[in-house]
Amino acid sequence: MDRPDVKRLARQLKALGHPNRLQLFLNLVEESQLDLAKGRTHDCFLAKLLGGLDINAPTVSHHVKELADAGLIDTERQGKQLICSVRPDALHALRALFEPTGT
Amino acid sequence: MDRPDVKRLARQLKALGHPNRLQLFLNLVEESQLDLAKGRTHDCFLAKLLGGLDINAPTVSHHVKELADAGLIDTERQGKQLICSVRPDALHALRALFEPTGT
DNA sequence: CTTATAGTTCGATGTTTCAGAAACTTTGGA
DNA sequence: TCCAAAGTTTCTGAAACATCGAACTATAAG
Repeated sequence: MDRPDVKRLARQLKALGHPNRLQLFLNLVEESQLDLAKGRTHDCFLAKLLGGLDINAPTVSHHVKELADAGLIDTERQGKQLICSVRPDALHALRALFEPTGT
Repeated sequence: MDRPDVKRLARQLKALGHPNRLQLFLNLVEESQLDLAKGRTHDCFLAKLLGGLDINAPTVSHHVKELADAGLIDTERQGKQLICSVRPDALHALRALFEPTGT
């Protein structure tokens, strides 16, 4: 039943399967929720997401691209900054994967 | 807020971040649910889990150990066979991770 | 005791990934 | 025009992975 998406899902899980990327993603999710709660759009530029992560620019850039390529986040350039946002569909897919009603 | 578990969770996500392992795990989850629905205990020996996966013994063995090391499944030898079962706590943790109430 | 089954362990090999240094690209001012 | 800010690209080396063949272990059945 799952056959076709397994590859896509595995890709997304792999993207999250690295401490720094997972933290980056969780920071973003949290920001999104804060902003959604306030009724604003949920965007966030890179530097804000680092939250204590001890990695430097090139590595961050690499990780962000990884998340984007896996379809977990969207990015959009705005002036000098890169604005990131979580893809709701990806979040849904991940939730569904672990739900009891998974199949 | 998530700091401490991030590493453990990343490890689990990484373990699932490989198509074959993910499929293996999903097969197991499915079996578990079938068995739970029938009110029986949910165990399953390896060969039954392969379901179309085209990998041979040593690789399977490796993947299973990976899942076990990540704390996603339990294994137990029963005669000639290796019995696998999903760890409910791991499943919960993964669900919680993607829930809106994640933090 | 012999054989078959079900996995495991041990290399070997090729691939992928992570991280940082250095140099580059945009963009927004001074 | 010149500079700083925020990322990006390219390269490189170390570490981690995935897969397989061959040899091994343990158990069950004859």
